Amino acid sequence: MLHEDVVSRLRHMLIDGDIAPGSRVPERELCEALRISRTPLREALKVLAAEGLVVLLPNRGARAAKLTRKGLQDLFELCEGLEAVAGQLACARITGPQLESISQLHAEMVGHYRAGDLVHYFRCNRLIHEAIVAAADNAVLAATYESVSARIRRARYIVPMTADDWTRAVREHEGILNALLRRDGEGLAHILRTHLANKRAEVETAGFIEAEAPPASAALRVSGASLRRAARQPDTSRG
Amino acid sequence: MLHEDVVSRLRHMLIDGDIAPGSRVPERELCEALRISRTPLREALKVLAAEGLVVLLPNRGARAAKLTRKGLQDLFELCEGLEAVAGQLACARITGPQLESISQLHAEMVGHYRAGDLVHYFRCNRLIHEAIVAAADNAVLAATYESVSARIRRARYIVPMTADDWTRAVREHEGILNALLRRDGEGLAHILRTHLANKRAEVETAGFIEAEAPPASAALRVSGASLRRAARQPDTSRG
DNA sequence: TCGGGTCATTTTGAATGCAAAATTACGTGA
DNA sequence: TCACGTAATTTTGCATTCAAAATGACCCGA
Repeated sequence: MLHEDVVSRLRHMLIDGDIAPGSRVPERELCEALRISRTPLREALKVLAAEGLVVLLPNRGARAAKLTRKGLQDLFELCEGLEAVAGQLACARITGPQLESISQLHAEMVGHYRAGDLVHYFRCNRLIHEAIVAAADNAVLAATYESVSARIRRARYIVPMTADDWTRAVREHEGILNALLRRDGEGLAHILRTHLANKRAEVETAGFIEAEAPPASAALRVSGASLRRAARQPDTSRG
Repeated sequence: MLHEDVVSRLRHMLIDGDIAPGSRVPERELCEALRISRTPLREALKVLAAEGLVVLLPNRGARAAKLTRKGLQDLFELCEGLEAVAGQLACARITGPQLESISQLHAEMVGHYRAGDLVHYFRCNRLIHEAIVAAADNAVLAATYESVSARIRRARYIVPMTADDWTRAVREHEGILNALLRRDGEGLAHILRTHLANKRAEVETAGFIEAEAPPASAALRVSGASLRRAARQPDTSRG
């Protein structure tokens, strides 16, 4: 188990909610589940704390970060900015194959929309946004986007949409694809911004907020069995 | 020596160039200089690697990250986007006292410009940009900006300017202050973007690039004495 | 002198051990 | 029964230790 794997594994356990937001990160359990000692685990926790996924309380261990309404808003605002920048750069730099690939993803996504397949729709949706960021050809931007978007992923890609929301989102994606094809950086930046701002409004409306996890609540305490289950899951979310 | 202090101390040694870009990070020396064992130092290095300030080579230790031309460009592009977002949000959220404080900083900065005091000019300049980000009232944005701007700080605030560059920069700052006073988010975002893009052009022109540090070069290897000197320096760059 | 190979030394990555702090459990008195 | 103080237990943070890998020193033959 390489160091980077430990960070990645834990990151996804946190993003996927295998470790409940606000709950303690059980060092001992995780060491056993991941078959590593405390040293590499603690190094990973420090890294994840820097990413904002966990909070470290001095002498009182780590807790899975809990998104407040304000925190979620902050992340969405930043993400809007990042996607806008990415869109602008992507229009200037996107290659033929990349454009081709995004067009295909778009068509596929529309298919899932028509079929009412929300899960696969969201997957294509996410891949399109990530492909635009990749097309911007900016490593720091991509890394920052990855980190920020991961933290709002559950809100963004899980909160239920009304039929109208969904229709509007697909229409916006038509605009995104068109702007890319026209290499209209300003236009794309604007659409991406609006697109995500709309999603943010949906999330706000739905009142998405992390569940509370009182310090000693047995109900929300992470079970060893569930951690071992989560630890077995490979890193599936990328690509 | 608290964990966060170790990270902060190392971060500034890297940003200030006390550890030459591309050179090995001497674990042993630093442990002695900071009076800590390898465990907390290695935790700090992992965090700094996540921030992009050092690169970790498996089984071959850590090296201070070296900015390539492309890497620097990427950082500037991202920073432009971050400042633009910050400016837009700041216009909507800035408080009276914050605006007052920025006005004062601006006046002070113009004074330093008139006096030809580049060092204090740069300091005010940086504080203004940081104040705008702070006024955006977005914690993740602020943290991201802090990280990104730190990495381009030396390029941004040290590269020599021509007299014309300087004059133009001051004029742009007049525009920044005016946009803030008018609460013109779009306008401010645009000026901030242009302002930083101009700086990027200056840096490109000056050909700022990190010095090479060949693996076994004694000339560029960090000396124990200089590390101990750097380690004594407190964290002075913030505020 | 130079190239290649072997062995000693150093450095890295991770596990273990230990002291300090925090948490929990328990007992006492009201 | 409940509040409070004390002791046992657990958890945390760091130092130390140990095996594996990499680095460098040395030697030999051409």
